[in-house]
Amino acid sequence: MLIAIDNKQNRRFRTIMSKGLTTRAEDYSRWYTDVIMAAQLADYSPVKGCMVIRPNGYALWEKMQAALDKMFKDTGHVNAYFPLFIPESFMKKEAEHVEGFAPECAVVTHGGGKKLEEPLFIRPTSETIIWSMYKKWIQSHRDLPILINQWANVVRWEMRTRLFLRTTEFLWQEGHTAHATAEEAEEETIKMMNVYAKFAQDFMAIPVIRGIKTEQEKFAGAVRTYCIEAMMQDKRALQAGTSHNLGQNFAKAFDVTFQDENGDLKLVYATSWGVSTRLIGAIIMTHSDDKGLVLPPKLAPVQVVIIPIWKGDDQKDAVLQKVEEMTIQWNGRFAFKVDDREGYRPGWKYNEWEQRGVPLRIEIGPKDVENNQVMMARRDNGEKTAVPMANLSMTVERTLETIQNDLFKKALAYRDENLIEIDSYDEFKEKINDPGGFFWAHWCGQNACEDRLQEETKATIRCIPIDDSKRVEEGTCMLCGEPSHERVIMAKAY
RNA sequence: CGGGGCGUAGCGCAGUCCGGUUAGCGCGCCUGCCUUGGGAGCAGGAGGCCCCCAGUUCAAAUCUGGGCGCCCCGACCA
Repeated sequence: MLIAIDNKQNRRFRTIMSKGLTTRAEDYSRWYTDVIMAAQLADYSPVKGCMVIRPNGYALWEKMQAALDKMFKDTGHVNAYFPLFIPESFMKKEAEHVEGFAPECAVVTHGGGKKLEEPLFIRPTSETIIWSMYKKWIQSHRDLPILINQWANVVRWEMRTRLFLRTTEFLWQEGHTAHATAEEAEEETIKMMNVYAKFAQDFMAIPVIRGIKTEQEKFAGAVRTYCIEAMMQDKRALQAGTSHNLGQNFAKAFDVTFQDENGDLKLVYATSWGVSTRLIGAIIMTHSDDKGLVLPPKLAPVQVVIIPIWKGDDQKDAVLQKVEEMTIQWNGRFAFKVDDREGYRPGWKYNEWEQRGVPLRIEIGPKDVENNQVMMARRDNGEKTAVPMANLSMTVERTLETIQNDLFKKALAYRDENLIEIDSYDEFKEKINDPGGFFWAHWCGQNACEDRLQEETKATIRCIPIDDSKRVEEGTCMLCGEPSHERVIMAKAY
């Protein structure tokens, strides 16, 4: 007992308060929280299950938003904003949707000191209110397609929450589109899944598997749900984005029809798609290490931090002068910060910026000024090299690109190492816990086997892959032995 | 909702079993000096409804009863 307490005490003592964080090996989930706290990305709020996104975290989100928003605009979408409150009756119009969301909704019953005639749901997602409006806006095929996105907060009353990964309130974007044909809606659904995959790989440097959700895992109210799945460092899966083909379900529920070229009245086809601040959790768990956060350069709010080093005022002036000259052409090229705070020693600053995930650090002291060079340290692999002052901007730019690419390669290699084919259920039951990972396995397509899988192993079918991870081949269901025509991805998920 | 852990300074904790000085320790914070190439040092200082309520007692952080909250692990979920 005493020993246990001592250990705990020592560990905490040794961690945030003094030097390093809890390591991944020690306690992965505590490490995750420590990284967030040390990088000051977020903090717990007074309200259970909610979090405050601090400036460092919000700056990251803004970078993500900017990149995604551009991708949405480039694919023809426009932004709009729909209200937070949804009439209860709306929520109840689509049967599966109600069933899926009712248990996790927050409901406002009072306003202005009086009981409301009709309770207002706080949106867990906006399909219903949006389709109530689309009904007003759509009459003719000429009104289609509608390609609207909104950046918003939503509330889902989760039983168990974790910073960024699952909080009661979270920020996201939700695209809601309306189309004349099923083909067009399907095309849109896949297109947006691909946008997400591209964003994940090119910006977040996270490799993802694109796939289709099983009937049980799909969105409540969708005909078909596409997703991107990423592997975290603990080898668990994280659903990083979803894109739903809603078919005519919401058009039916809200009676949204249009007249086609022939004057026939037809139901509209719908899609919806979203990614959330959960992606910040994905970035943390994919790239960060025991020293703290590691950010991909393309999304890092501060890409380069410059640490001037000096002894005495003369040196200080000379070094800062050099820094000034050096960075004068950097404005608008990359995001940098000069940390010339007094009273903190260089080593202290190195650690602080490492915890915050800044991709590149440049140290410049009297010796460097003399030699017309700087020291450059990469956050991702710790490499520290002397770099000539000449063409420094170019070197920095290239190094940032290299880091971005290396992060992706490293994550991809890790993912692939831990993505294995498996045929024996007994073997699976062992390996899902140790070493863990993503497993390609045959599945017959029946709910019963899927349920059994989850009950017995806590793993779920993450998706039926449709990209390079697709494995079409004849086989037998790992669980029941019935015929299967392709493999699915099974893993434990967040 | 079940299981576990915990509420004492900004953070991490000791003290609680066995009631009794002015409630401590580390880190952080403030002031000054000195320093600055991987989390320096010295000196001084500020900071506490000991989660809340009730009870027992001459006396409660400590005992009793009740409540609240948080974290972790499970069942549900992006």
